[in-house]
Amino acid sequence: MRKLGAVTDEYRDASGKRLADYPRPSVAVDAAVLTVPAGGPLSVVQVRDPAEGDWRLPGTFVHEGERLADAVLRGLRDKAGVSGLAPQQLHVFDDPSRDDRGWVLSVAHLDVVPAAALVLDDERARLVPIHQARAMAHGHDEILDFAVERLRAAYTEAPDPHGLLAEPFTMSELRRVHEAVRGTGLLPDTFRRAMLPQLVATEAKRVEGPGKPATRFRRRTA
Amino acid sequence: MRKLGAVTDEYRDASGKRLADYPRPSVAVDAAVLTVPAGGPLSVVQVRDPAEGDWRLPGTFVHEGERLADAVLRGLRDKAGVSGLAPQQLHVFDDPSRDDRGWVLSVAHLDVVPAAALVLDDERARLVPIHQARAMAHGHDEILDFAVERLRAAYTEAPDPHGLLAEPFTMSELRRVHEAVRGTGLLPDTFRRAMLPQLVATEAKRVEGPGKPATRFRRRTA
DNA sequence: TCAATAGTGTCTATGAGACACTATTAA
DNA sequence: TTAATAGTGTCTCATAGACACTATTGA
Repeated sequence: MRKLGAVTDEYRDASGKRLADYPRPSVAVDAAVLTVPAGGPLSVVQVRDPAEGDWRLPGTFVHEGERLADAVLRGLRDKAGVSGLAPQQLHVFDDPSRDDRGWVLSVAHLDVVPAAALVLDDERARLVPIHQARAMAHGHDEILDFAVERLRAAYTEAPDPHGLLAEPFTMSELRRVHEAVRGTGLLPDTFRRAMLPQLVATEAKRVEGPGKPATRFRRRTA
Repeated sequence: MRKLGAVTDEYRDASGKRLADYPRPSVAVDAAVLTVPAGGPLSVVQVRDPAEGDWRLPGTFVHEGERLADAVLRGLRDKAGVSGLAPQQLHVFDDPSRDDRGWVLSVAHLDVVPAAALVLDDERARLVPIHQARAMAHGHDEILDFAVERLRAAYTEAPDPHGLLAEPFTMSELRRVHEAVRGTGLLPDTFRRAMLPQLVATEAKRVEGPGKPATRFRRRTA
């Protein structure tokens, strides 16, 4: 049984060269880990670069035979103390002069993590609102732009598709998360009507301070 | 001046290893080149694999310091005699056991080429309707699915965003291209009303056989 | 009672879909 | 005139947006 991910010696191409004879790029993964803290704005995880001292997105080089998503999760764990969830690919940045360490392809990822599940190592990592996370090195601003755009697209149709909120939740809680992701306000009645068909009401009500008790909902699993 | 794309010897990471000391994957690019022949269905370029003899999507390995899109264009030229245009990235396929030649990342691309500009080497390449291009090896069916989905999304809003049709064109010609991309029919009046604001009429009319002369349009450059 | 939050009724403007109609040409 | 294609008028239905209203609680 061949070791997965190993480069075999048997294969030769039309010109008789082995796969291993060709130059190969280093492949990095960089991740924008996004979350919405309770009542807060859309925020991203940054790590401090040990050499430069500035803040940027966490990333790492892919190990032999490793899946890209696994490399992302390993990088988050090692560099930020964060347990990531389900990284999704955004784009490959392939400018040969992008990284002054050499020929590096960087595969940008988005990972969305509920604030409740987001524990990070304060020594090396921090959580900042996306608007305060600009001017990062290595084109990381662009990765963040990709990630925010992708996330906003996902949150225009479905109720909390990435599970930022623990179920069951009230309509107001849901709306506030969507407002944080979008960065703008939403009309309560229009939002409610758009989301209701995709939710199921539970028996539980939230009773907290004054005001009519709010129905708690779960996402409809269709 | 450092050679672009070269791996420098100076950089060392936290454990003192050089970038070049880490194992690196081979990186391939595979492309779904889509077009709509005059009056025909949405079609894709396939090449015959020299070793296996079966038909698949054209692809190649990335050369040192080369942009991914340039690698795609080179691969199309060398393997199919096709002059590609503007490859756009779709997805990175990273299953370590995906390619039995070793550890290979494959970056899937979409390139849309007008049928009029598509010349291919009949010895090695062919153009087939997308529904007859299935059961390809190396997961190329999945790449084709990604490409078709991306193309269809682009053609739901804008008139011929990839320029499959030479300007100026009549509304019927435009609609037939959109129908070919979508794979289903479109109501002429609804389609016309959706596209008109994004087009500018020219003075030229098409007079060809019976029927009212058709206005020729150009895409509005806004 | 009041303040606060949840939830509904309903009007309006917009636009997709559908169908019937008019317009202009070649043969 | 007829066949063929281009293009328009207009009705209907669904829906987003907006605003006002009712509902249910704690203090």
